[in-house]
Amino acid sequence: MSELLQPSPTLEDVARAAGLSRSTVSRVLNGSRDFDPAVREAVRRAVAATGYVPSVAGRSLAGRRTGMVALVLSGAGDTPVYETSANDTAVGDRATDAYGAEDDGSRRRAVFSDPFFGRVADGVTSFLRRQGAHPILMSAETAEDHQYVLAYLRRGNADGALLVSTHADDPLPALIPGTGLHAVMYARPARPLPLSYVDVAHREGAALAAEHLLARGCRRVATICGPLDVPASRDRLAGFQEAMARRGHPYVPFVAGNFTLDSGEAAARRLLAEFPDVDGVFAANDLMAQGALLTLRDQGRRVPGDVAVVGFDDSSAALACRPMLTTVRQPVEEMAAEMTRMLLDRIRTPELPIAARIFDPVLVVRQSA
Amino acid sequence: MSELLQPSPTLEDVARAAGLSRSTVSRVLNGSRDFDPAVREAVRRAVAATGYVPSVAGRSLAGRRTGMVALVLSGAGDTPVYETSANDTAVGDRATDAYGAEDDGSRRRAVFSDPFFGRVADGVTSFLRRQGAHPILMSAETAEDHQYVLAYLRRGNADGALLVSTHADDPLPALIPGTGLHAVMYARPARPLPLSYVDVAHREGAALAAEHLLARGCRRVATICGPLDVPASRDRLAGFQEAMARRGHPYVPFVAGNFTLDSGEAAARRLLAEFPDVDGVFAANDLMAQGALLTLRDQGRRVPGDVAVVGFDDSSAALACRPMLTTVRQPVEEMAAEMTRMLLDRIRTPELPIAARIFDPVLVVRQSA
DNA sequence: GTGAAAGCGCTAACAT
DNA sequence: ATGTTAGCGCTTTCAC
Repeated sequence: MSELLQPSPTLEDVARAAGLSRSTVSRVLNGSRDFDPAVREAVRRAVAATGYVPSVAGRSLAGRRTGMVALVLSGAGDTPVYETSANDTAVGDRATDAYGAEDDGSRRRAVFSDPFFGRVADGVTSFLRRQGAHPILMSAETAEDHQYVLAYLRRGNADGALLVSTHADDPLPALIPGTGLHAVMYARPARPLPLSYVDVAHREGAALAAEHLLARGCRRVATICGPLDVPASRDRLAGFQEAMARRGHPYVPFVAGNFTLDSGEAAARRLLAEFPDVDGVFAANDLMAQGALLTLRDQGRRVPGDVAVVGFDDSSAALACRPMLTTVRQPVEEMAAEMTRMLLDRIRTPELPIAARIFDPVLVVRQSA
Repeated sequence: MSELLQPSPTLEDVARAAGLSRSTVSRVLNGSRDFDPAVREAVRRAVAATGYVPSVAGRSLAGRRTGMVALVLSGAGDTPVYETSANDTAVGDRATDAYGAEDDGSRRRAVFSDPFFGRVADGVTSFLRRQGAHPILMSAETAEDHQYVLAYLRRGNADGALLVSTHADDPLPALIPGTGLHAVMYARPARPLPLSYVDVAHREGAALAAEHLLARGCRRVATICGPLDVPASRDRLAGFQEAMARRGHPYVPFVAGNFTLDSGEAAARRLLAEFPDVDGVFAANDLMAQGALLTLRDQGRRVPGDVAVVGFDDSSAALACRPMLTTVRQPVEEMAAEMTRMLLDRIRTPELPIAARIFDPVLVVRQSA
């Protein structure tokens, strides 16, 4: 029934086919520039003829590169490390059993479900594949998970990590500096850290929203901001307030949500109760803007006629809104690709300095403002 | 500046610390049951003391297991294979350059962004990690990509593949049987194939929707179905029609969308134009249901008062609807976990037969029906 | 510029 | 039941 897979060709096979030695082929393949064009061509042919694909294992073991990058979704780490029982030896056992283990494994997640994560994965994957590299998906919720990720990297099972924190108080980033491990973060870490990252210019994005609202004639503008312990939230709020102040609106009412649709709805309700005459709202993300839209409709306000609404992110939610959401676009895929490039650069050239790449947001005008 | 990472301990180190041989430690770690408890304990200690983490590379090279599973998002494969130019030697080069390559890389993406994919990734990742295994993210859009994935697996860079097709005419699944490669699909393949898969009972799910609509008093019911070349769409339509027929409604108007919000809006418009008196709509997924809700609101129909609406999937869109969507829940995370389990089982025991696991959907009653 | 040879860390025969 | 040994496929000195 189950056919045996014929062993796939090795470097040795390619070498034989090309009439060269293993090492020569290896060198050519690894991009050592200066080589007899004839040799290069011979190798190229032999590779094509044999259908050679390098063994990640062999390569990892010999060189010190795996061509693998950990794509880590990292949480708060406040879940208690769970009990060590007779047949569960914590890191040791888990690290150890590829496939053998049984484990209660009753931990929770749902992290990847955020459509935002999908966009990051897109950007990362498509960039990596062009480099012949691949992302390993990992989620790190508990403190134990964080240690595991660290050990995994230290062991050289991946060349570096792309970190996406889901909480402001994620402790994982802080564990990286000093280890010699390579990592790049998506978004500036909550506390300053010697780590490279990519981010979007939140303040500028918020300013874009402010100017658009003002330009379309809004005069009583408020904002629904995100949780204030998240740098991005603070920056968007500050950027919005500053831009408004610059235009002669020193006081901007704000109420905080937590980036969910529900919280946006609730925030909008509070806003309308306190400031019934608002005519413009900037929400710190699309989901909250969508929530605000729902509240506005419930209360019989027309959008954008009575109240104009601007969101942030340009996520899929923006298109699911009616009216469709005018929003500040964060170029997630590009940012993810750049983050990946930065990581690979550092892997190739470890002496490269820590860096931050900040992307310009753009205003996407649709119907809501 | 950049600290050197101290080499992480190897099996040898653990063996020394435990006063045992490498192989004994290896065996204990790999779960060979019968062992002197004292030995087991010694190993446990030594692992903990040294902070040992196995090398994926070493293990892969020696055994024939990598502990890696490819999570493949596979598309239509109809994108033309792109040109081979001087510095781009197709599979050969790409397969070859871990990090060296330059590539125009103007290929397509957006596949991971579907929130549905995130749920799959969640289920897969959380199951795998309990087995000490990890998913490698891959997307395969072009025919070249499909070949690459195949070669990658054949090379043993991963132990098997979890296939998620994004198109009905995805040719990748058909390339697996006969290769001896291990793979499990999410959703039944469009054409019958000797491949294991998980799926949800579409007909039963649709029947749930039909019965709910009928039970709440709807008498002029219609459905917005998905593209008819997709098995899931056909099954949902058939299941809905059958259930309605069983209840004395042999004729059920239907109009097809393509699973997008826009298509749902448009479909609902056509439906209302042709059958102005509908009082119940079943949409084959939540996004189309959301679209239908928008159209209904535009046309001044109250939901669920004038028209009741039921969706399918219980995706995040269901909660973003107002009224919130009554829908048929597909247990995606569970299905993904089970798919993973099936794959690991086959990897461990290749003589296991092809199998299909069909999950029961459940009706989630919210406000729209 | 190219080949020969020595491992990288691990598992699986093969001893014992 | 446990130790010894031979590679797995590759990169990288080291010779030439």
